Amino acid sequence: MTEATERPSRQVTRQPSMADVARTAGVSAQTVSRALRDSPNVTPETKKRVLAAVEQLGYRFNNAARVLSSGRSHTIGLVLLQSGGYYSRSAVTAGVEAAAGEAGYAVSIATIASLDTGLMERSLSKLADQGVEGIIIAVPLISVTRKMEDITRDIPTVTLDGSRTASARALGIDQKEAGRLATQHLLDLGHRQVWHVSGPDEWIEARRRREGWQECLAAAGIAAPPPLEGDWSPDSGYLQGQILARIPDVTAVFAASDEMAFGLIRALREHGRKVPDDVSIVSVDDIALAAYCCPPLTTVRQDFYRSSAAAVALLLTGDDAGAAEVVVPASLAVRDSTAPPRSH
Amino acid sequence: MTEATERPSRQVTRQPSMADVARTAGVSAQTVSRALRDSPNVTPETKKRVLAAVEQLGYRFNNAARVLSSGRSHTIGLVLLQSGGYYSRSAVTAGVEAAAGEAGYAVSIATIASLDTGLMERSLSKLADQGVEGIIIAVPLISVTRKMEDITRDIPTVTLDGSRTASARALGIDQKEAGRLATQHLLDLGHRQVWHVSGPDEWIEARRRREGWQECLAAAGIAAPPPLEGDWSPDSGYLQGQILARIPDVTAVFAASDEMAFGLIRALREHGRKVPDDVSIVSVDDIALAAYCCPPLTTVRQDFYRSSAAAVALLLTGDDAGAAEVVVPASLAVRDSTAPPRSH
DNA sequence: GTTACGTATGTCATCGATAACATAAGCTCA
DNA sequence: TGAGCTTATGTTATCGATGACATACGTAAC
Repeated sequence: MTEATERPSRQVTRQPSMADVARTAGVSAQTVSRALRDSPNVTPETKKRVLAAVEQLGYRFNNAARVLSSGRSHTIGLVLLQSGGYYSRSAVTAGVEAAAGEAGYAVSIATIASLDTGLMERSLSKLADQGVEGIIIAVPLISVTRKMEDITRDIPTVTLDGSRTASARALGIDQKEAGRLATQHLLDLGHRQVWHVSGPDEWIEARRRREGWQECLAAAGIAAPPPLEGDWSPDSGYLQGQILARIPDVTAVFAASDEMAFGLIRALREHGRKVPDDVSIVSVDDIALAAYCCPPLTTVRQDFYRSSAAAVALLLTGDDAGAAEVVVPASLAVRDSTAPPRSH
Repeated sequence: MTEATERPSRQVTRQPSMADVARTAGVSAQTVSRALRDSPNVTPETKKRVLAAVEQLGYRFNNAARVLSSGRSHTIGLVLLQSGGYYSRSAVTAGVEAAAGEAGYAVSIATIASLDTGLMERSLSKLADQGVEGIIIAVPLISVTRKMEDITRDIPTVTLDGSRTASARALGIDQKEAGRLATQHLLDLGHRQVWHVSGPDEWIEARRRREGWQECLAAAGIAAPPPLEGDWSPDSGYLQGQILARIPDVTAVFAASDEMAFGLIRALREHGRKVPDDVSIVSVDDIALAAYCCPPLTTVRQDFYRSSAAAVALLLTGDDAGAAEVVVPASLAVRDSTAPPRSH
């Protein structure tokens, strides 16, 4: 009968609060607070009593109250695009969450359905309303509005492979290098021309990879053919492949994603063009299935997990206040979808 | 010079609060609160003044304060497993987030690195500490601890294709039916025996699919061969394929995931067994690349997005208090990896 | 013409933890 | 031994929005 029975009719059994713990442990609420946050000036004895009381009452601290009084939410926001490579989205989410969790931060996600500035504004508002202490924008590209800048003015922001606002720092995998690596590999094999199936033009990754391809060709004194545009999906790769298959002197293609390469290869084969005998293919991503394509794909590997973790670090440490542009390198995995051109 | 200059040295420029808005609009804070929440009893005129003041000051409401005073966080938690099919994880995240957003809820995610009850307890604690109003557990299977039940006692929980605690409701795609569909398709083609490469035994999806396979064979009066166990990855499919390829009378295999089917097919081909001429393959998932496998995969389609959205609905409406087990059906997509057995 | 009620708005206490300040005890050293 | 410091703990005000209750005004009804 340690319970006070003088409460007439509290309809809902309230969660125990710090005051309840304090009463049970016979100390003040402040001492409980200190004990639970490992403040230096608490007797081990007192701390033990507090912890026992916590255990006994099943106390959980109230996050809202903590946030309100301390002004810190210990939460960061993550903005993602719903469409487009689910592989990278998944890896980014995992990477951000792991790195944030490591640092004691929770992650609140906001997915936007399409590359629309209005949606983006609303997502940022939502996150800002939640009191996030930082935002990671993993959205490929979007024109930045004044309203967006208003919202993110007071909140540190890091952009992961996308556009950047005045206040945001950017970080990403070196996509131009990825395009260069892929193209150079094909040139090194002896190909005289490299075609390109790109991602959607509004994706900055797509643009950068295209630039890398163009620059690499230019450096070799080759005039780049017009790029064909896909939407990252295998279906779009198949579509563009049906065009490329009809152009006789195509011997090498750089596809901007593994998935498009899968479609591309099928289209080529259906038109009697063998990979890599007749046409060599290099793509980007190195998804798990890349090694199980027919033939296994030569592809540029991207470490999304690592770059996302780096984004969190950049956001939280915030050392590099000067709008730094950090870059994570990409590397080439050579398999069987590339070969020297047939001698003619 | 509308700014009051009488503040001597406020080091940090504080975010405007409701009181500030009230002062600017010439009303009370409570009226501001009502105006912003579309309470019925506010004059359009007053509301306009309030909104103007909000705009002018760039006011954003403080979520922590709102949560603290109203006791509602409007946030739900999502627990995911970091390893295993990134496709489903991505689809689940998107589905949950979309459905939750629709209902005005934010989503806080917690990823656990492995199927470990300790990690699970910590994740649930983290979410509970954040004050989530509901939790969706999208983790395949884990033995439920007393501590976990303690944590989730006061929080509604829905399990998505995983284990369930006493208090949790479960919902998922009908995995047993998926296994049955796949197996029956092979039997219908005339195969006399169907082998199975399953997912990891600790995944409930894997178990259910295996059960569907077993029951279907049993119904046809066939003794099921021992199942081979993979880990969902194409690599593991390749490994098990090397075993199956050495067994001469294997003519039909049910693989528990598309990715494993990719590996399996490669292994079979490397041993001179053609798909579907010598061996038919059916798998589960219908990922975007399934149609671009060589040959295109016959597979059981799963709508993760839909089932996750349903989970949110179940969690939020909470109609079905009686520990319901809701099930979303699966369907078969027939392509070219299956054929009648070679007549001998 | 007073009673009764509905509508618009204001006042005050409250949610739970914490920062800032206050106090009490114990210890050191001149 | 008492000034001065350190350490452990208590007290009080505060964060910002909201629920409950209070008030003021208008209008309809008897």
